[in-house]
Amino acid sequence: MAVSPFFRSQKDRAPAGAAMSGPEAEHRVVQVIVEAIMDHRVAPGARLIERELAIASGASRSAIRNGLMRLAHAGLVELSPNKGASIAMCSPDEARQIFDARIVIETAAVKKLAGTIGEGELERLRAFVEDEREAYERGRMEDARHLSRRFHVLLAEMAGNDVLTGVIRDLINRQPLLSWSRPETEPRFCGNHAHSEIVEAIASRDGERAAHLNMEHLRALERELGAERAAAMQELRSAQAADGPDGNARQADESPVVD
Amino acid sequence: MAVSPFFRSQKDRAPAGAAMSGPEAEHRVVQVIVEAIMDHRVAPGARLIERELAIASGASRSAIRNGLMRLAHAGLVELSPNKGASIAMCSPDEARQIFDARIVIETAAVKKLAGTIGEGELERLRAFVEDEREAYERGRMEDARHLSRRFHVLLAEMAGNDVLTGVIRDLINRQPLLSWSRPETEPRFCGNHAHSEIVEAIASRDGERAAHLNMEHLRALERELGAERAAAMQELRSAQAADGPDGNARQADESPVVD
DNA sequence: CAAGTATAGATTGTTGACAATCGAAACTGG
DNA sequence: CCAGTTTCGATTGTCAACAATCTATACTTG
Repeated sequence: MAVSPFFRSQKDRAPAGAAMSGPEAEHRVVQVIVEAIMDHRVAPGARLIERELAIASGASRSAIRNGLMRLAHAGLVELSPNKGASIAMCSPDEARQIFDARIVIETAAVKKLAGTIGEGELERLRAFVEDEREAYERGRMEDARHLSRRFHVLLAEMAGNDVLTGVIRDLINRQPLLSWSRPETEPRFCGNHAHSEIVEAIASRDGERAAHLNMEHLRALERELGAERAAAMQELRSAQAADGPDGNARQADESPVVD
Repeated sequence: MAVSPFFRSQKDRAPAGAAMSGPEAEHRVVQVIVEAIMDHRVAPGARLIERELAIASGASRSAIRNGLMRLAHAGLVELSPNKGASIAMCSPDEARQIFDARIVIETAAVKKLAGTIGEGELERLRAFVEDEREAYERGRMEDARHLSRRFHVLLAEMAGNDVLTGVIRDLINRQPLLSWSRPETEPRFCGNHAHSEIVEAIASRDGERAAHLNMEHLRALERELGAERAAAMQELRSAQAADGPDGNARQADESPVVD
């Protein structure tokens, strides 16, 4: 392995003078792995070897271990005893459950929001959607995807229930695990227009409509990711047939990034 | 501290001879602490000292540490850096959020259940409620409280969404933290009649009614716990003047299993 | 040649000791 | 007598080495 998919530049590593210990290191490791998953630099199923991560990040193995445990709690990595950690893989059934759960919780959030939101927060929502649109139109796809996901978290936050907000945040963070193809061809981010419609439905105090729009929006996203997933598996299958009997020659060689 | 509130009998400790290492130890530690919270043997805010737990349980400090991290993620203990772990304390606002979250999720579960439940599962629900009633009438209050909480988890399980079931389970496990008075006077467990009514509403495919009944049931429980909490704080305040050491001579013969 | 098996390398899990940090009691000076 | 400071015990956080376990390769044998 020439370079880790997590820590690519020296800048990412700890500053040469500070050894970076403590919860700071752990938090940074978690952050870096989450970002790598978000940007599809690592594929689900990829093994996460503690010592490699420790060397690459400059942190101790203990910090890595704690970080991996935290990520496992969030559902982003799977820990099997004596076998190590790997990026979590979501079965189609799990994917369905995740979207169903999001619909249940976000529906409640949006309905409540339609009844209680103030003018200031409404303006903040509109500004957010505008930022999304701008990022999209300027071709900053990474930012657009990030903001697009963040939008749903923002809705939950505004609804004022920290418990449910935490659940929503975790579920949204797992989204990159649902389709594990790289979004090169076309950016898979929530349609900006849908977000705008939802905000306007909230603005007109029509909770039912806002909830319905959000649900359809999520269902559409689920279908898209399902199609992507199917395409990726199809591609993988044909690649396996062409490669010969050795199916996982891909992992041994370089980074487990699908490119 | 003469004896730990967690590990009181030698039977609770590791079997003499087997050093009990690995994830087994961690899981057992988690189990034991959860049960102690459930039975109100420890009060919210109580400090959890790693070395004490390690000695009392016979597990290593690392296992204790991992267990505490897991409990912290479940919201049962609070971890503050360099200051250690303590049983979590729920503010009144958090309590409200927990119940609101339960209402949101359980409402969805119950509605779905009313539409899809089969005859076999219905029978299982009825048998469960019957077990509850029996435990209550025979004065097995520990079992009754346990079954009473378990009922709501069962509803979530039957709805078929593991993500939401996990959330519900965590939220219900936090219930003993909401009112931290000892349930000596009268068992605070969900009214059995309410559960029966909910099951019958589900049986008649009336999801709206079942959801409404469950919501009112939860609201009533929230009010009860709130009142208990207020009483406990009042009692605590007056007990501060006169020294009142709690006699923890309470014996729990057999603790219910906690998932 | 195939199938099962021994072996070696790599990786995780655990332990105990050490360093960093915190809280509180004792101490000092005004 | 009180405020501030210092010191000390206790507790958490970190680390590196060791033991247990797994995976994959090479090997033996029918």
